[in-house]
Amino acid sequence: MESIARIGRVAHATLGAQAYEALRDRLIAGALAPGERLSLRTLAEGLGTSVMPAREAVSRLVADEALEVLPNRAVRVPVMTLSTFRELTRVRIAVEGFAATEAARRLAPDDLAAIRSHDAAFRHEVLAPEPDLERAMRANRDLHFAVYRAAGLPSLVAIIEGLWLRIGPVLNLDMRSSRRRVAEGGAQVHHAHLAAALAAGDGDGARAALAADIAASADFIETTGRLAP
Amino acid sequence: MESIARIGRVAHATLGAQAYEALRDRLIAGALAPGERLSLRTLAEGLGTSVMPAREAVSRLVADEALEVLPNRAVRVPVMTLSTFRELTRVRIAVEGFAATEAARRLAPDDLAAIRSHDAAFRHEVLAPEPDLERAMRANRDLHFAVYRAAGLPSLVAIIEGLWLRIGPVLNLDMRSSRRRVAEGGAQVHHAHLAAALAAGDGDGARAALAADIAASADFIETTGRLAP
DNA sequence: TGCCGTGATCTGTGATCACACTTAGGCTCG
DNA sequence: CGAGCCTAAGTGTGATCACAGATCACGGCA
Repeated sequence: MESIARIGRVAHATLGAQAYEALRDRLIAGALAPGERLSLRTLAEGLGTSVMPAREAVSRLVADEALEVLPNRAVRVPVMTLSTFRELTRVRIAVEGFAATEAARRLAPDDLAAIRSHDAAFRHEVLAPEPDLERAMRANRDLHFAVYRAAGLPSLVAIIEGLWLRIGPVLNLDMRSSRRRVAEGGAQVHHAHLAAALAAGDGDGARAALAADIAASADFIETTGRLAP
Repeated sequence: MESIARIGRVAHATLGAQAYEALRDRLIAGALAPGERLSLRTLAEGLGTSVMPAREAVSRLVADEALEVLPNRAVRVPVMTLSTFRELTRVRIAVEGFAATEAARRLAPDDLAAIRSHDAAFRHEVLAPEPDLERAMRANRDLHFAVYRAAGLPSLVAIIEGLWLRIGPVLNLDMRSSRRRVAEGGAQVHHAHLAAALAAGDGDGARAALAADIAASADFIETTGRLAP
């Protein structure tokens, strides 16, 4: 939620914030499977602190709906239902599509350069004989958020980060299981269309390309993924 | 963030959750002025608990950007800058506008009845010789969220609640200071257009009416409000 | 009279302890 | 040999204590 301006991070944020970032990254990276249960004390032990920072981190993630607390008061990674996945996808297309439109209007040269760089990195990784999935996913994420940041609306970026936090587990988990189909997904094509539309200042084109990209990856997840009914 | 299904609230949520709800309501209602500082211990004393629940509530509100923690580690209600206010307004028009479009597609008879009921309540309150501002604002909020809920996208409603949480303080604070201009704002007209478009299934019309409503109230705040430069 | 230093107090943060509750395992009894 | 109870370990939640840092006001010195 607060990854903006992470540059100047001098050193000591509060332990709770560090725990939040750590858990958040593991969640987005798909290191925690949906349905997996978490324990405050185990978590704290892993962080080398008391339960307090872990408690705060979990609280915030629960507020973001990136974790859920069962009636038993047990904490776990939410299991994504097919219907809520589709709902999230529709919201993503709307919100991220708007961001793409705005980005096309405001795009600065630096933004375009960054976007093209991430695009190249993703294409290179995905077309390699031995694709590094993790690096590809990171390049994909960097590309998307470079676009969103270019819209110049920080609160919109925060909203989108919240959405990615929720789909992160299921998305990255499934990507990991299927190595080769990443290249067949055709994400490179959508990315190319997106970059071209942005460079041309074509807001509708950018939105369409991004929507197609999101829809394609959602389809991919729906077919290979094990989403709860 | 979790005001949906508040009906079944049997009794005992955790103290932290209760504290969060309480603080959140005070924030949305404008009971806390922007820039006002908060103290965990004072807050806890007001709640009749220890600092722990207050701490959790504040943590979550900070995560929602409804509160902010200064470099001094002091906690206060954020002072809204004019530029961030305009940014939030643009995001609101995009996100809430999308919700209105969806609502026009999916609208159920019950939804329309609820919307018309809140619309009538707002118009009645605002055209009265002695308008009750608080009741008018509540009717306005109920009307808006009845529309958003009709879109059938709970995660979108949660996002919008986060946005309202941030503009709540400045919005309700300014409304309180200017009693009579509420009627002149013409919100009733926008609401009427909105309800008509929704009833006709006109998505674009609903979006336009809602955008006009948001823009008008934003203009009102900008002129009478004391937003930081 | 004006200004600076200094101590008391209040801030959030983290650790530790206490408690109600759930859950899983082992033991006893049929 | 199997099933049921019952204890013990583990859960999140809340309270209390400890601590570093910031704030502010009062008092002494120039």
